[in-house]
Amino acid sequence: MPELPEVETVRRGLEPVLAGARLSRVEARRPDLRFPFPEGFVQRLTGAVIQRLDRRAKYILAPLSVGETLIMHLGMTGRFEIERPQGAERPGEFHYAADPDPKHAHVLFETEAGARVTYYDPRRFGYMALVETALMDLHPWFAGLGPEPLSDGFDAARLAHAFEGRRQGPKTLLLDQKIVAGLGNIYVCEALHRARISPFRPAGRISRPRLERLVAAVRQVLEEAIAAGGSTISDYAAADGALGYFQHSFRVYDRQGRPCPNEGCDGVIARRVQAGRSTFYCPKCQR
DNA sequence: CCCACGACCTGTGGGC
DNA sequence: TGCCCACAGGTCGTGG
Repeated sequence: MPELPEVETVRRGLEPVLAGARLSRVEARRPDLRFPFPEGFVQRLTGAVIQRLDRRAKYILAPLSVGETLIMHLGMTGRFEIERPQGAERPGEFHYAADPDPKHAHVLFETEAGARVTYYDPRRFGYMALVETALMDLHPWFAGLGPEPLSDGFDAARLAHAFEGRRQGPKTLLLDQKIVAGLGNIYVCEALHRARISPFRPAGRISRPRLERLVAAVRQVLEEAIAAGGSTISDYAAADGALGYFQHSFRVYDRQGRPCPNEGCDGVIARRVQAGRSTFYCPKCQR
């Protein structure tokens, strides 16, 4: 589900509930997600105050008052849900609705203010970790991560350098988080189509003006998607339950057999497996 | 170093 | 209705 726009939407949804909140109770209902939870995960979180919520690439980061940062990755199917307690309570005693999906509710965070945030993840490709905040940049998940595509650090010069001499297509390389951080299958397909660049052209042989176009297209599609609250395919939703609607603006993703929407193009969208993943593109106008 | 591919895990949708 | 296969938003490790 989640690429940069979805993760950013989730972050924004969680922010009002978690930023500045003290965790009064934490529950991990199984020993692992994709990886085992760190040693003492629940104890280390309980009582800590989340200072802010940040995002880097597809990670949501919660720096804590205790000098550690809670790192969360949603994998393919990770999702957060926020609940407010129901009915009247006595101080310190909250009642919530029953889990809508007990089978996949893996982690629960309760705040002192009485909100409950539940992490769901049917496929368990997501993961969480606690890392010393001062050492975050050295952590293998973050060291070597490419620039944020919406930052100034992402530009044609940088892309040209990363693409230099590479025979793989830009499709594959843009999915590499070391080259640019936060793109996934959907937005790479969409950006290449907007830039009218073939996903298969050897990346090292893409001209500089085309790379400029590509950078602009990546920024544009991500900004539009964030503004739309991300894309909802099957079950993605923001933490407040809102559905994204960028999927209605897809020009190529999951649209094989439909006409190319590019101005003046009468091509038909195709699907081809590239490096094990579906690539959607217009064979006519993407060169 | 570069690249392709399978693995991880569960659910869903389409075809028959 | 039911079964089986293909495929799914992401990484990571292996092997050529």
